[in-house]
Amino acid sequence: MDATIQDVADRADVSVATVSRVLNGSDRVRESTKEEVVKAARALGYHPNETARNLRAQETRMVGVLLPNMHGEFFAQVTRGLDRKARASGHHLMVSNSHTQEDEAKAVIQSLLGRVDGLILLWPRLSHDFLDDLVPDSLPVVLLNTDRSGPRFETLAFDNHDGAYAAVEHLAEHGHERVALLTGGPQNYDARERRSGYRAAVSDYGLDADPSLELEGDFTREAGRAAVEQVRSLTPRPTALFASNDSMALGVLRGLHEAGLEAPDDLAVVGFDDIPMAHYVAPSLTTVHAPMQELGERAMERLLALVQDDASPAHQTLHTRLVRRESCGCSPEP
Amino acid sequence: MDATIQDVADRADVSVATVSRVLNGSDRVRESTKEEVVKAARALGYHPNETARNLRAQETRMVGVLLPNMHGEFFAQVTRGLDRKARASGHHLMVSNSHTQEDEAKAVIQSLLGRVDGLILLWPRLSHDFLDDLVPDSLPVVLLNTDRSGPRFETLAFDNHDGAYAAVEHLAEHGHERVALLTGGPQNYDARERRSGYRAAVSDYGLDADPSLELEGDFTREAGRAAVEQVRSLTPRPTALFASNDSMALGVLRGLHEAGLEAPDDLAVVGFDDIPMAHYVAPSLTTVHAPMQELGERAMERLLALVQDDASPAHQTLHTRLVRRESCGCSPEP
DNA sequence: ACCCCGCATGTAATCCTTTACATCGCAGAA
DNA sequence: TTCTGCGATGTAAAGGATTACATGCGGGGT
Repeated sequence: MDATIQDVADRADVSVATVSRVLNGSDRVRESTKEEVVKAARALGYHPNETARNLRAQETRMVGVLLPNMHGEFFAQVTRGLDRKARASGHHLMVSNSHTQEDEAKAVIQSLLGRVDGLILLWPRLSHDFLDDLVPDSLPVVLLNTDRSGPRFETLAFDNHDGAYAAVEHLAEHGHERVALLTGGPQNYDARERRSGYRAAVSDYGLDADPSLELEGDFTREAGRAAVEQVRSLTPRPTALFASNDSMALGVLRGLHEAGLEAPDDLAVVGFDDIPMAHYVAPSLTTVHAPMQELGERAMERLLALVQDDASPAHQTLHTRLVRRESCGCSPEP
Repeated sequence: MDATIQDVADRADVSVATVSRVLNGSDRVRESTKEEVVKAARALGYHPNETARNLRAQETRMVGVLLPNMHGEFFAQVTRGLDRKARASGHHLMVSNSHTQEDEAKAVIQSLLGRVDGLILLWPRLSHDFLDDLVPDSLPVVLLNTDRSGPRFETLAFDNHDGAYAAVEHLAEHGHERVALLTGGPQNYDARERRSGYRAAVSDYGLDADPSLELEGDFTREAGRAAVEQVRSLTPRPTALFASNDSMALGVLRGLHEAGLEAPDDLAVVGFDDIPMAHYVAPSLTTVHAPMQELGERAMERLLALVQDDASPAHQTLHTRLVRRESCGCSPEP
């Protein structure tokens, strides 16, 4: 249906090779021929068939991206970073995000396998073995926010431990002694790291190390909201809470509101991620800033390096920093 | 590098045709041969080269998706809907979202052109002429939230007018007579439609039709926050505000908080979209629910219909409905 | 004993582009 | 005049999979 390079060649009365030359590298081709070809191509509305091109070139200039089901704003930020870098170097993103089950994800990866030049996976409870026999050696992979181990895959993660430490440290400096933790589930890598930061700070600052202060969450707003009830039932009641991500922290703020309470007076709250919304709630959320867009950008940079140069896989950490706003009891930064 | 079908054929001591038959339709092939082939494929870690397959099949099973730069949660919801439907029928999403300029978008579409079976564009200030000479006739296109006109492209939009009307109607029923509007800019399709719904309700309910009540916004949170100042300077001061989207409405709530005011007592607020966050702010946001995920699902359904059957382009509207929460003065629905 | 049919499998064309190599023609040198 | 060299262009081979058509073989019917 669509015009092929042959059609253009016929119309311009030249060979396909000449057309290709004109449209691509423009080797030495006579100026008049060149014009003739361009005119023909335009007249036919010719666009090269990228599939054929890819087949020939043995690369697709496409990158597969797998993100988990949740994380609305987080997801958007990371994708933005990925897209920017990808576009800057003429690559495309094949995104899939609505999977929860491992076998679903497996199917998606399978179907991506012959199509992409590389893979970026954000998948906090990923097991390496799982990937090992799924992905061929020749395909570069960057893993986000997951265990760093194994020399085969590049990894990139936030500095979860230090970020969480700083959050709890800050609450300690506000004078809180009973600081609750709302976790993100035992299987999630980010959640485990953040918990370890929490525990370190609790220990270093001599805070109350009561295990019942560690409440189990799952990174959803609803978990945050529900946690308020649990917090209120603890005795003595904690005066502060560190939520392992902002979604849950926002849920906590909501839960407090429903109970007729308010942060920071009834409960100081600190989150993690610094999603854009953290600015805009009332009270604004003190949180650990995780550079999400940068995560996306760096991931893409590294992947493309692996694809092109065959640089070898490395393991990087992105620094986080505490942003003081209202929910911890500070007056917000300018 | 990777094994090809020929390698598998050699190893299994059969022809490529047989390998292909085994791996796909599994025509009638002798059981023993079948096993032999499967064994060989597994041993070599063979995955068919999708590019070659696509070339042969004359379809890529990929859909291009262009979304604007903004709209964090909105974007995530729509993408989710798209992804679900796409996956269900074995298609993939090529997403691009970080463009603001028209020529940037043009470049992206160009580069998508030979790669995808269809295109979905969410691009509220899109001109049809622009697309007409960019996209070949043979490529199915679905346009989201934009002008419905022209027989060439399918369109799909929310029922903006009625939604906005219902929002203002509801504020009128609360007894408000001076209701401000925070627009989304003059060029944006959604924004214009919502404004027309606002105006219709203002007129039907005999509300104050003062043009200075229409404040210009741009769908960002920051615009919402900034609008609070303007609202306060109006005399007489409006008692309610309809924001053309939730992001701005949340910005307004934040702005009120900073001014030591609160919804709904100082200003009743209603938004549009019902992003997940609308539930979770305090006070929770009364808003017009726009089925974002359904938008994505329907768009993909329609596009695939166009790709496969060549059904002809239609124009659909998705219904919206008002969700009563706290920011308008209601007690929230269960 | 011969033919025909159908099953299992192989051969080769096709999808469209890029590009190494071949060819052609012309100008300048001997 | 004939040869050489080079610039412009053409020819054809990849690239990997699918599939229409061809082939070969064995069994059943007459």
